[in-house]
Amino acid sequence: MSIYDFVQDKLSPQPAMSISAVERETGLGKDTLRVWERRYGFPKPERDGRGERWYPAEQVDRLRLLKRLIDCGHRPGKLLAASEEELDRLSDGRRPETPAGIDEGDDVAEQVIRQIRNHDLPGLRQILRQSLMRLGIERFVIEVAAPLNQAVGEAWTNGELKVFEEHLYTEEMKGLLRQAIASLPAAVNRPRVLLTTVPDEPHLLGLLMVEALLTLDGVPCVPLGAETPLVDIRMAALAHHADAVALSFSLAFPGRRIAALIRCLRDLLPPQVELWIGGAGSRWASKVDNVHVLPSLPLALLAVREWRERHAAQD
Amino acid sequence: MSIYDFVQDKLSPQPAMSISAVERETGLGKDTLRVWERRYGFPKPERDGRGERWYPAEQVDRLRLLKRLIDCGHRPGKLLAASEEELDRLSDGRRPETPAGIDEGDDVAEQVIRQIRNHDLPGLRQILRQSLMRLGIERFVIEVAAPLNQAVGEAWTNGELKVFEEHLYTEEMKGLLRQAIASLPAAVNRPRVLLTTVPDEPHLLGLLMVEALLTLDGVPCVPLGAETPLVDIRMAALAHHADAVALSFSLAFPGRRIAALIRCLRDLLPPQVELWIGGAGSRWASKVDNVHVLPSLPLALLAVREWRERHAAQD
DNA sequence: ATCTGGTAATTGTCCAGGACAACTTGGGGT
DNA sequence: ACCCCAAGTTGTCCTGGACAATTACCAGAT
Repeated sequence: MSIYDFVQDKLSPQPAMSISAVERETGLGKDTLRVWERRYGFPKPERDGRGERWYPAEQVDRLRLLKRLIDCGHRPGKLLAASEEELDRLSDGRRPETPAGIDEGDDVAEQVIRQIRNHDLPGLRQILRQSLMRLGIERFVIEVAAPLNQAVGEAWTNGELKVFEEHLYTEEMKGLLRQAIASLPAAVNRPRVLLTTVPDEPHLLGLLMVEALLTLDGVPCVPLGAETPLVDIRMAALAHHADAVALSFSLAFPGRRIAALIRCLRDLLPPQVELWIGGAGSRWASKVDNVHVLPSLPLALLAVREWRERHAAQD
Repeated sequence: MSIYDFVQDKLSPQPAMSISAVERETGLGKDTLRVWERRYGFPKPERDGRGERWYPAEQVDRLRLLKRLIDCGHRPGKLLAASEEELDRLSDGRRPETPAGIDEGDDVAEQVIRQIRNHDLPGLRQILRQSLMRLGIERFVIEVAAPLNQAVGEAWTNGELKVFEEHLYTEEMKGLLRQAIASLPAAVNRPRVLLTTVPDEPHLLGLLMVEALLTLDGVPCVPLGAETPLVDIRMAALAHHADAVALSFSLAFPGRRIAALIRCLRDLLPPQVELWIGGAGSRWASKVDNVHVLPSLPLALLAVREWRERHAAQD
């Protein structure tokens, strides 16, 4: 790895990155990058004196786009053939373009995105806090946080928000949700729910929203943070006598892996421990048996209610 | 990747992992694992029917240990020869061994680790909260959180704590610190400090501790969360008119990369923006010019004071 | 003794190109 | 409609060679 691996090579007119940097930047493995080059002729990086690949920034941008489309379900073979049609498919959900005057924004999401763009952290903080106070936790989570999340995610993939802007929003929202959760009384009624994500899934926001709703409903939550190895999820569920394990999959998580992962975890957990899957990636989970798929937040509350009815009847 | 990649092979008596899993688990790259096998004869994984490597759990444990020692400055070539002397070197900072009766534990750290081991989340929560209330934020962060962090980290690398137990602690401490930060009034006096970590460094706890101390000192903080790309750190620093950028490196981050990364970021940032480096990995940063290395938490406060004196004199 | 410069060993990452299992697609046949 | 099998796709693994960057070592000069 060169000293300047993390940044564009300043001497060449076009910025370029090493294969490691591209892997980190796009999430595509080194092997995948090489095999794409061999098979499809793209990407076609420059080579330096010793034959090592240097990817121009424009190819890296395209790789990022391809990765996103693949994560959305498109096949690599198709995507790596076309050139301009891709931009078409991309632009599907994208072109609203906020035509100059965005001042009808009584919508909180719109206000928030404007504050993010203005880099006004105190303003952002104030709007979110106000909204939380006015609506209460449940309505805030369902009516504001969830759609806002989606809007920010879309704006990010469309390039309308920079990475650091998205980071700032995420951090702020996480803080706010944690604060809201901490303000609630300790819950004691079953079911006891363990919340986490699988390895390679660092996105925690969705899980925090669920935790807020569950805690509000008197459900004791055991938050394990992100990226817990499956065997540890099993051990944690046993150690904490969990009645259910809730996982969240973001849109960015490679959909193809989800079903296998869940099946695997389902086998690891005792049968009486339920498995709840939420988040944008949950649609890939519907093929698995004995798993509760909860694509939207209110369904988590429903799952709790069902569990309680079932177990009230039994005892 | 096999379906059961994420979990031990249930048929073999000893649990085992694929090379991807070992990479994720130990932080050693696939190439490194293969070249060690070729050169030093360790690790020596089993092979399945199609010649793919399956690493027994004990070898993975040893790899984890080796990784930690290498990160501490030992050379791979030496480590991969000895067998029992390693345990000696390891045991240096380890052997207290809590001899059966641990009931003198008026030390919070000891109590906390006991609660983690007992999987008593309410108890853990209560102890931490009580301690925070009694000591106040500043003393809590410096006298409890920091040493506790180190103790938990060591217990984890020594195998005394499971991954999920460490996750639970980390999550709880993050929540508590965020709550403490949120309880403080909004700060407005410069310097304005931007806090984040570089890509591949997901550990946020140290940064949260700094944020708590800084906010307490009236420093407005811009928390970007973890793993912000270097170019985005630059953009964020410009957009938010930051006076300093604070980075944190955990012990787990590959030390060799640190100096190059920091030099690179130093070049990207405007000269008047200071660069503060903290955390266990900060000792690798001391070679770089124009960078403030802050190996312990109180030094962050000192850096603020110095900045203010310098700029009070100027204006 | 301490510094200095240059040679030698160490070490992580890269490359090529072959192989293959898991998955998807796309027809027939019932 | 449904199911099932063949053909195509696709990511990941393998081997073994190469090399630049870093570190250790040692002799000679100060």
